[in-house]
Formats: sequence, structure tokens, C-alpha cells
Amino acid sequence: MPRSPQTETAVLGALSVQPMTGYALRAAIVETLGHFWHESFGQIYPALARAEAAGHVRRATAGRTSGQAFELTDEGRERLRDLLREPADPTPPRNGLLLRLFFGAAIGPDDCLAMVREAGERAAGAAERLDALHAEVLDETDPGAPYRALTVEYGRAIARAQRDWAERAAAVLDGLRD
Amino acid sequence: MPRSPQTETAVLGALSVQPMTGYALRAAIVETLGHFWHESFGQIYPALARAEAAGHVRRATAGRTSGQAFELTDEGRERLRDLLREPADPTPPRNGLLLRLFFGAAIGPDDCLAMVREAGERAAGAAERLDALHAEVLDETDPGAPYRALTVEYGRAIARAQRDWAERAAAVLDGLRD
DNA sequence: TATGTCATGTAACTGGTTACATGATTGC
DNA sequence: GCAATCATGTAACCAGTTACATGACATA
Repeated sequence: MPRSPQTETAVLGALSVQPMTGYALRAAIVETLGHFWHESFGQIYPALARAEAAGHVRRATAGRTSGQAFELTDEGRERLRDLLREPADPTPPRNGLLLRLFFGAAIGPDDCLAMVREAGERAAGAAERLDALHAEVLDETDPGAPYRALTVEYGRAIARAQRDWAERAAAVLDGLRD
Repeated sequence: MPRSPQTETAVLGALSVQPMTGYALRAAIVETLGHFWHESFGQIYPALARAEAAGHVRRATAGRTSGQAFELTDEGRERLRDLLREPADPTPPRNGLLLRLFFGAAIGPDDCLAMVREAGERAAGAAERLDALHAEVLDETDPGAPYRALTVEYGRAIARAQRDWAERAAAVLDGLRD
């Protein structure tokens, strides 16, 4: 039974853009929030049910044949503003790659090199995708667009930093092979 | 009852550097792995108990007056190598700052600016600390030093990217005010 | 009429955190 | 002898994931 305010924020936030079914909500979170946020499937419906009980969300009466879109109520919009203003609780860091690399001497440079190269490729791919996404966002003109652009720029900056580090790290590890 | 192989990796890894008590282990994980890894207190002892049951770790007989240092057995060293070679399972992203910023239009530029500035300051502080740490690691000469240096360089690269992004983002948000 | 996708939910489990309880050792 | 810190552990939660169960609707 998940009940973190962070999940609530994501759910209400996504519904603030447009009313959706739970199913569509999940897809929206994966697609548009995916590069910096994640909700597992089993969290969406309970979160929606709680939001409905709290009066933050209601089932839209609009004539849908299957499924019922949820829409934010005025209280929900208020609640979202409150949640957004709350300080983000920082996720404790857990970087599996660095954990392995830190003790890398135990397995030698070859295995480490493979890991670093793979991470570098993932980062390079992410950087490219975010470049494309950035170009898209810049074309949008609604009031939310500049904010969304900032999040894309963040992701891109991090992805580039990872990619460049991986390249340097690979060179160092290659030098350790001899 | 935590039992992830990641916790096991961190515990065995730390003990591979030198035998320690559970208490010291926790301190070591916070201090030296802190910038990319985290274990909560309640995980260390159960993990040690499991490692002891599996024969990966034994209580050192060395004449300590209080507490008993744990040391890796040969099986433990073997197990650590296996764990290090396993692919890291990527932590799903959850960036609270970006989640808020994405829906930033709902609360306006001022609140967003405050969040971004704070994040920027944290990143700048981290970058400085990692600069200092990097200088230290470069002085070390054991076979593990180059690997540890890579992890510090990673942290530094990310911290700098965050710091620089925050500065640019603050400028954009400042422009959105009026 | 069968297949795929949209849709809604639940239960069991894994992983992780927090708060508490307890005692030994060291330094003043 | 007292306080601080070192040390070991447990129990009760909280958070999050996965796998399962179910059915409606669209379309080929």
C-alpha cells in the first residue's frame, strides 16, 4: 500500500495536464516523466483511489465507452500546489556501477572496462534522445513549456557528463590493462 | 529483513579493505562510499549475520577488547568477486526537484527559483568536497587507488554538471518572473 | 471468433528505514 | 563515578515491485 506524497504529486501533476484513465496515466508517467521519474504499475490505482477518497480527483462523466477518465477537482489542484511547494526529499544515492568500480581492483580492469563502456553507451543514447526531445519542447508555446524545457536540459547535462566521464574512464582502465 | 545482493556487495567490499566491527563498517560505508552509496543502519547487522551463516565472513579472533571485528574468509573473497561481476541493476530514477519543476507553472517562477538555487548550492558544495577528495586519492599508491579515483571523478563530473545547470536554470527562471 | 490492446485492480513479496532496547569501554 | 561513544541487535513500519486475475472493446 504505497502512500508517499511523491507518488501523489506525480499522479495529480499528470492529471493537471489533462484528464486520463489510470491506464493512460501510467503511460503518461512512463513517456513524459520517464527520464527523471518512475512509478510502478501497482502504485497508480491505489494512489488514484486515495486521491478520489480525499476529493482531489473525480471520475469524469464525459461519454467514454470504456474506462473512466479521472480529472482533478479544485481541491486537487490546490493539493497539487501544496505538494509542489514541499521540499523534495532527496533519494539516497545508490549507484551500482560506482560500487563495483570502487572495488574494481578485485576483478581487474577488463571487467570494469566492459561495465564502463556499457554505461557510456547508455548515457550517449540518452543524450541523443534528450537532444531530440529538447528540440520538440522548444517548439511548444504554452506557459508550462519553459519549465519542461529545464527538466530536459537537466537530463541532457547529466547524460553528457556521464558519457564524457565514461570515455575518460575507459581510457584510464585501458591503461591499467598492460 | 533486507537481503539484496547490493547490500551484500557493499558489506563484503568494505570488509575486503580491512576487518572491522559492524559499527565501523557502517561508518566506513557512510564516509568512503557516501557520495554514491547508502546503507541504512538496520541493514548492516542482518547482512553480516547472513554473511557469517554463509561462511563469507568470520569473527576475527584478534585480541580486541570490545566488539569483534569481522573479516572476509576466502569464500567471502570469492563471493565478492562474483557479486562485483554481476551487472548492476539500475536504480529507477526519482528526481524530486525535476518532478516539481516539470509542473512548475502551477506554482510560478519564484518558488522554482528557490528550489533550483538550493540544489545548485548543494551541487557546488559537493563539487568542492570531491575536488578535495580527488587530490587525496591521487596521492594514494595502492592498486585500488586508480579505481577509487574514477568514482570520485564521476561524482565530480555530475556535481559540476548539476551546478552549472542550476546556474543556467536560475537565469531562465529569473527571466520568467515579472 | 480470435487476437490484441485498453482497463482496473489485488495480494504476496522484497527491500529499506526508523525507533527502540541494551550493554561495554574509554576518557575525564 | 559520569558522560560520551562504541557496539550489537530487533521489531514495527513504510515503500515499492511483481505477478496474477479479470474483463471490456476494437478490429481483422
